[in-house]
Amino acid sequence: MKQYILVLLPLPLSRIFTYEVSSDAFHLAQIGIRVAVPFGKNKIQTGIVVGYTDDVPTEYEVKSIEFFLDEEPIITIEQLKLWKWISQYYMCSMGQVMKAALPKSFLLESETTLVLKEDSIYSQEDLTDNEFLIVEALENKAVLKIEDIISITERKTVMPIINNLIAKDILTLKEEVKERYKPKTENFVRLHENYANDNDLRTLLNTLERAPKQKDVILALFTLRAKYGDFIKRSVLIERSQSSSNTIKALLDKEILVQEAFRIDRVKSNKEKGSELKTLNTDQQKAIDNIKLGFENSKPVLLHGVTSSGKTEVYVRLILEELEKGNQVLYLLPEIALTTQLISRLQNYFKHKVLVYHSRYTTNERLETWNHILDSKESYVIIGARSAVLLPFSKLGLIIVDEEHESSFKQFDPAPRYNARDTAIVLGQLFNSRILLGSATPSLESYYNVKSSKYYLAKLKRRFNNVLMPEINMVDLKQKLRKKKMKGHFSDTLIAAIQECFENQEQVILFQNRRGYSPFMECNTCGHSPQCPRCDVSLTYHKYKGQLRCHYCGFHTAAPTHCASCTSNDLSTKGLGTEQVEQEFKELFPNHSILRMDLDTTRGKNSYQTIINQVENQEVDCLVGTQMLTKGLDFRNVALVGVLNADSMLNFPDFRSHERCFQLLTQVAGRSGRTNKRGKVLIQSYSPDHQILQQVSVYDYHTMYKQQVEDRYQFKYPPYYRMIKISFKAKDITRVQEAANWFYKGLQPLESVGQLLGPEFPAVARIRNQYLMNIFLKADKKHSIASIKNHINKVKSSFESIAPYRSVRCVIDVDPY
DNA sequence: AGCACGCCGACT
DNA sequence: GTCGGCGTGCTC
Repeated sequence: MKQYILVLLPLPLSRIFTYEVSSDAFHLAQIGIRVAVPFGKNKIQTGIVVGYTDDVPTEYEVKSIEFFLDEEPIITIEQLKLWKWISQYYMCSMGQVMKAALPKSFLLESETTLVLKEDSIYSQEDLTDNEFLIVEALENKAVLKIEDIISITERKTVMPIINNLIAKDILTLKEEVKERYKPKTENFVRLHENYANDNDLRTLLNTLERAPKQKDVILALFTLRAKYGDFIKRSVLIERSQSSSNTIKALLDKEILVQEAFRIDRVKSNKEKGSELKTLNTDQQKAIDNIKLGFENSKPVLLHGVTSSGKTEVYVRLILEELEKGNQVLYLLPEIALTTQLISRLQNYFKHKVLVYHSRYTTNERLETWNHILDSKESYVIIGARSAVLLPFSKLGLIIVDEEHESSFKQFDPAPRYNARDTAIVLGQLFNSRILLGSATPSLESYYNVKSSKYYLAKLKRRFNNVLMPEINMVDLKQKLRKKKMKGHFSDTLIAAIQECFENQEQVILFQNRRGYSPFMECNTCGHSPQCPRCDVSLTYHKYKGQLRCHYCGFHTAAPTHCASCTSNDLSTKGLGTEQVEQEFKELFPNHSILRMDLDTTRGKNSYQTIINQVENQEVDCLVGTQMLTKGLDFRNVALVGVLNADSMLNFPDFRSHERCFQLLTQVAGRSGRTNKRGKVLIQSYSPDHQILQQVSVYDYHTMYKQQVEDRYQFKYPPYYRMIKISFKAKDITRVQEAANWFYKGLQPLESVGQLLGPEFPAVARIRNQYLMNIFLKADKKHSIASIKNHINKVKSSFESIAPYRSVRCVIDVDPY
């Protein structure tokens, strides 16, 4: 008898696959178990058991599973429910969600290898040159991978040759499943049983008289043994005895020591002692009471707390309460805010109950974290970035989404294009958990949800210790230019303010939301400006590296000395980037140090942390950077924040640009004056009277909200309308246009649900030699989103069956950023 | 997606 | 002829 199971595979296919299992093994096939299954020609894939079926499929031959990978489910039922929601809402396959959710170490794949057939007979004459090379290589090395064959034969298509050899009965293919997860182990040593009693020991020490190094090791072992027990970490022993691993090896060879490898936990912190909680001020206490009121009404709560108001302390209290109840807590943060300071601060409060999950962790570490959460005997607070919403929670009591407005919660490129904040709400509903969103500058969407009573609002209006909000002033660049008060990109006002700071031994932050030296290079004779050969953008000049770089595809060349078009050497730079700010600063303040923090200076693994440490220890006087500065930084001694040019943020062609500008400026302003003294902020702009800048300067979130939301309503944008972006990408420009137009026609019935825009080229119409086109659908919320998506899916599947459009990639992005 | 197969044009 | 490019179909 055979039984049939339904298996989900980590692929962008909407189907679920049926496999057979023998009846006696069927009880092992619990939902949520991983199985290794044959898939396609001869590959083995990892799938998850998601259900059973009694219908014996007849249209195709069902394959049997290879083997089970788990004894207990590693995926929970709730996860499968959430995956389903994500795949429906964000219009992707469940397999894509699975792929995003599982640490890669969970996904075994097979690799095709070649082996010589036993007793194969062949003569050299029967073989072509390439075939001979392969056979020869196999005689030296028993197993070869396909990529080995590619390098041996120096050919790209290699399968025909291999197939010939198989036909000649000389070799066979094997599928090797490679285990991805390796537990971390550490070597421990102990004394051999032969030296259990004192007598033997004495003789041993005597015999080692002529090997003083070895004797040292044994003596060190005795002292360590008193403290740690029989097994001593090899590395500790080496260090204590001042010996080398050779000495240990000699002792192992002589069977005086015995070595054993033990599994080590990569991720569990072993902090035992916690630190004292800070006493909450009355504002914070009130906020907590308010938050709980919202929780009692089972509504998500939005905590609107100004920068430096002590939101984290509020979170800490709520987290502790949940942990004491034995519940799990998920604390979501934007990737960049997950600094070591924050994590160790939380570890101090919650001791070993903290688990961390983000992209800088290796896949093996993530797998271990996954297993800790799965094994729900202990309760943890999980601090993580976006993908942490996909972990296997079981008794989730509280979800906190900090910096809720951050666009990085939305995944961009591979599907699932999900928003972790919105997914967290759904996750919370699955578990009936409490949900808290926090921000100093809430997204319009969330605030709108407060206004429409979907969310509950709690506020923190004052900074901790009652420090006043920084004083924000505008500097009119037009006027300063006219009056010749500019030195480079610094106005006299900004220079004087920086000077004053330095006189008071205080630090300065300068904000310019563009990296490189300047975003253009221009020929003064003919006006030519170097463009990226693969993208429709001008190249950014990076003076430090002497390069022109494309910020879209990474293309770079040496910076030219002559114009490529007219050979004139009269070249100039246009626009401002962080490198230039850094250089001008050095010229203006030769006696003061400056550090730059942008994508270019934070590439290395620890470089970000190093910069933060240097600023914190006041080793530098000034920090210049891009929007990286706006997140999770808490410097005590910064008294001034200077924004060199606010205009570029205002004029960005996007319906969220004003909201984003408000958020960025408010957040960066919040870096100023965080302890006792009131901080200062200077914003330089050509349009200082712009409503957004005015609203930033007086911290008027409400007016900003009201005006923006009005615009959104008028132009049919979120939060009033749902947006779905359908984009097309192809090498051939007319092909993209045709494809997008075809799709547009198919969508036209949807014009009645709101507005259908496009197809249109985006601001950057070509990236990496691929042309892009977009269609935007804005749907009134009163229409059923499910039937709208249904229609789009239908159009998409007929689109995909049209041969000429097969070279056009079509991507659907729900709630795009 | 990832892969094999098959057709076709560009070389030795 | 042989090699690699690219379009097509399929995955239980």
